[in-house]
Amino acid sequence: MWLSIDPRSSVPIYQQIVDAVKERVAKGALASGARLPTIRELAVDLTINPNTIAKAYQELERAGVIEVIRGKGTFVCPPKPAVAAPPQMSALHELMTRLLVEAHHLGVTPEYVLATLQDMIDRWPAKKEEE
Amino acid sequence: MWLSIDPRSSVPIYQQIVDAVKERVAKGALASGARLPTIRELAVDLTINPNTIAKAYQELERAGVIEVIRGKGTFVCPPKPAVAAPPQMSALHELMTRLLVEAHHLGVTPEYVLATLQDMIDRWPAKKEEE
Amino acid sequence: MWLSIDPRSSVPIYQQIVDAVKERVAKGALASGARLPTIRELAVDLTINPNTIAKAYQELERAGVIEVIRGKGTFVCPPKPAVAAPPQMSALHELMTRLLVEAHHLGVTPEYVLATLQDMIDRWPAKKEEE
Amino acid sequence: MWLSIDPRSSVPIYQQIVDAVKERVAKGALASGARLPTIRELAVDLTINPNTIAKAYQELERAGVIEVIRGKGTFVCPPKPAVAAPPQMSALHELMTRLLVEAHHLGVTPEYVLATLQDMIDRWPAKKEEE
DNA sequence: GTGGTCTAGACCACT
DNA sequence: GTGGTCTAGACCACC
Repeated sequence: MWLSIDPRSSVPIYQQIVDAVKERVAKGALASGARLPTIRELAVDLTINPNTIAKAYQELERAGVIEVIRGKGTFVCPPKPAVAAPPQMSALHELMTRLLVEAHHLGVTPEYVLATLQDMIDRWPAKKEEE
Repeated sequence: MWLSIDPRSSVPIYQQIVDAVKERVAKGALASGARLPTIRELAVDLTINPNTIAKAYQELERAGVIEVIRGKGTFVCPPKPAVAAPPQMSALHELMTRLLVEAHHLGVTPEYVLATLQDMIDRWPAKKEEE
Repeated sequence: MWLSIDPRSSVPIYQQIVDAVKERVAKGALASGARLPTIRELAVDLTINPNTIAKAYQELERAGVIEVIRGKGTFVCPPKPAVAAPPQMSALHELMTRLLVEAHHLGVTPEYVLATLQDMIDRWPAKKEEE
Repeated sequence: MWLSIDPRSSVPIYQQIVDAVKERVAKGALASGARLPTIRELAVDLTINPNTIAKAYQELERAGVIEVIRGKGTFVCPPKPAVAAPPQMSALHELMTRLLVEAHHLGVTPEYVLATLQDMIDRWPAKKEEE
């Protein structure tokens, strides 16, 4: 099985696929140039309607994560050297704020969050020397 | 005006209210025991349907952030005791993963994320000695 | 009838809708803040599947031409003062090249193209004093 | 290499070939009577399926840009006599409208479009006295 | 009532 | 065989 989907989740299935692919790419499990499964293949694997997969793939293409080559399939894009634009940086900033707010309401100290994040980075699967 | 809402955002209005209240509480702008505005008051302030406010308050009560005392109003709950063990940590873990994944696709290094988060914690409005 | 669609055209129906709305906005026929017909309304008007209309509307929202306010409908966005970024400018440049190339193969001189374009601008419906 | 093709582009490969040939002809890089490469030659050059090249050549022949002489090869047609009347002008008209509409949504003034187009004409590679 | 999501199944363009 | 488009009809979240 290629990735796991929870059809009962409130987050849309196509969004779950987008997030999962983004995560695998970020972690290096899907290297640049790697071929993704066909829409129909994945639809059969996940027992999900092909249209839903197609929507996820289009979203990923729009995000610049994958690219479609007609008649050949879809592939992971090479990483962009582009520096983040201001509007996108604010999205990151917002995620960080949410992280600290949620931590507070779960009774977790900021220090613990910081330490856990550091640990997560250290264990990040992507080998640094290849980036 | 008590808090600002963007009706054009894709995130539901009731969710925006939930997030905003949680953030104010986490930052200490809403201290424990503080009284929140009435549903009707807030509905008038934000020119929003009272049902939407009610839904947000219910969500906040379920999250243990506020409590409703019949006939008196709604108040901010006392803070939970700090926890270092991972009871509900999976939600936090997921947020952290998303943070790093998004950063990767924006061309931002983990080190930068870590430094920015540290900075954000240092500037956090809530006084540390009180937690 | 709100706009006309040619189901036999090779250009996708949803794209025809996108182009038509963009054109009406550019010409001032759809002023900033104006309300667009409901997806269902337009679907009935054009005897087209609602999903197709929805796709067109989403595309327009992504392009920053319209915005959706939940439960209320879709509206024309205020014009953005943003200056064009380089990648988008090259798209314009490409359109101009195509214009001159097509003109050449139709036996039309560049001078005639220029004059016709000037004339088209003079007759442009949007009143200039309002921009 | 004769012309460059981007297999990742959303515009079909055969269409890219058509556009590229038309552009080279319009700019004078391919003079009237010039011989185009064989389908097989071009297919090898571009590492593209010969069927795709054939489709492009058919399209170009239908457009009156090139002509196939059996056993000899394919050649660029002589230019059409200049026309000032609007026989097939509707296509041009449509392109111009799209140009102005896109410019509007990119925040570019019609005056800028006009000036840029004028400049593009001045720099056009084909020698004017020969047309 | 609004748009957003998903399914099922069909047809087409491109390679 | 690949993805892209469209239809028909259903359910849900939000306001």
